Amino acid sequence: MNHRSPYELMVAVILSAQCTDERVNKVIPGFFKRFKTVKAVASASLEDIEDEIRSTGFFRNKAKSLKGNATVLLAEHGGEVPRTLAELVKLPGVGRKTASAVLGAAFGLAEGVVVDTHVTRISRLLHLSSEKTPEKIERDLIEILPKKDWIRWTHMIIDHGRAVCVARRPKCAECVLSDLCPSSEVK
DNA sequence: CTCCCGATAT
DNA sequence: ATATCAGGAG
Repeated sequence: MNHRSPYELMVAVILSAQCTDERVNKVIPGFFKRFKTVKAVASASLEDIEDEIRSTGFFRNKAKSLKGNATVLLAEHGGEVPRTLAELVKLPGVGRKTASAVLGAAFGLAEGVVVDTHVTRISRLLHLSSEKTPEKIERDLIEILPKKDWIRWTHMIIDHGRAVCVARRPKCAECVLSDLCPSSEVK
């Protein structure tokens, strides 16, 4: 997920909910061409924001989130993206997963492990966790992984989940982890 | 727990 | 037709 600033990254991650980041990357350039600043997003109409992000799905919710997010950013953070999980989670449209992702990708900080759909699926396939909820899986991963590897590990697993260990039809024959994966279809 | 929701692979 | 995609809010 390419980004020129922490704010652009946060917008991209908010838009990426239940949507491929490939599609988000198609929407981001138009969005920031139309809305050049945080203030521009805060003062834009919901309809104008919706027009730019429609193809990412959940566009009404996301438009409200982005407008509210920009408004709070201006009112309480001087228009800058905050650098703690607690502050990020208070922003509209930002939950724990998005907050943790922004913290890691934008600032190189890790207060937790990002557990998204890919991390959930692959952690279970590798038997790193048998839990189902993101919160419980995160607890298991925090026990297993050295903190210094949290950000890099998550990036690698998510890339792996996008390209190789995909949900619909995992490409076990191409997987570098097939030897140590209990769920591998290849011996 | 349900709702939000378009695009794509199977 | 159905499953899935860097989830969050009510």
